[in-house]
Amino acid sequence: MPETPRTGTAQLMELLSASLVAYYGDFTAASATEGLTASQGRTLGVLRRGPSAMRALATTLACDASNMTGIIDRLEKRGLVLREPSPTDRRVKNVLLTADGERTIDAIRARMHTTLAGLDALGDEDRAALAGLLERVFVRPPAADD
Amino acid sequence: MPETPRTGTAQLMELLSASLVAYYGDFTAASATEGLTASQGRTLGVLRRGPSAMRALATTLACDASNMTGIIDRLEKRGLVLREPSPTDRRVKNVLLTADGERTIDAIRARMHTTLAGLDALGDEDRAALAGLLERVFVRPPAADD
DNA sequence: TATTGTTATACTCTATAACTATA
DNA sequence: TATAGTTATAGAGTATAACAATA
Repeated sequence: MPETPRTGTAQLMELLSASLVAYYGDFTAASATEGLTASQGRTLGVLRRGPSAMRALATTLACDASNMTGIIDRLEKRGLVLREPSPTDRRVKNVLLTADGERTIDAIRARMHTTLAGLDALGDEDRAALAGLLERVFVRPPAADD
Repeated sequence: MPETPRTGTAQLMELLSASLVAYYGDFTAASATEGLTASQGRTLGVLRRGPSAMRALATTLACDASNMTGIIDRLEKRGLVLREPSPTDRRVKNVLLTADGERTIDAIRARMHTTLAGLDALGDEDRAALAGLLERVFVRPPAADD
């Protein structure tokens, strides 16, 4: 066994895969009860943290910018989001949640019964540990230069 | 503040949402390098754990059974999966990964650089802790009766 | 009767390429 | 010249409804 064997990475990736499938399925079903697709629900989830330009939204969701036009069109038609021109760059449009959009994404999360039951099984200490680990693995700031 | 305030659930759901977006984006990009869509990649990921009937596959992926026909059709046409008749129930078809399909899903996971870098930042103890927590939250056996 | 897998249909998602307006 | 957002297009994903074969 030379150097660091990196033991457990394959198992961890397998576990993350299973976790994603479980979470994503729960999320998709919860979004459907609000009449939304999973992509529309994910978009609301990103916007829950604050307004975002169309381009930044596409980057965050890892999809092409041209997709966002249609997704935001449908969400806007239902009154869940708004497009506002940027005050500093006339090319840019900022997207933000309406009060109804905020209510909707909160309702979706409240209906994720499988995930909520899983979290329920954790004590306060384990919940804090999970939060810390997720933050370190997935929410790290983007590398300064790469 | 009556009873258990359930403090932190909203924050945990927010963190899980951000983690899903990060993981799913990484997974989608890695699948694309193999010429596969995210849904095709997820299907391979589920089958990595073992063969599955069409119906069970749809249930696991939380999509309608009619979707699986098209997804498996395309994966089969590329030689990544196989359909086999069940020996015990002539209505059922079991889907399994070919050697090429197994190689492909492993290659996709090996190309998830953002996620792998995040896991890399964890020590052995933290990796074990994360694995345990994910298992408790997402991989619990389905409730016996609900 | 109920269940498995499939087909037909309509809508949504998705990437590619080309375009307009602005920087 | 480069970037933000949109449009057009074609292929893939998605749920609904209906169907044949089997249990």
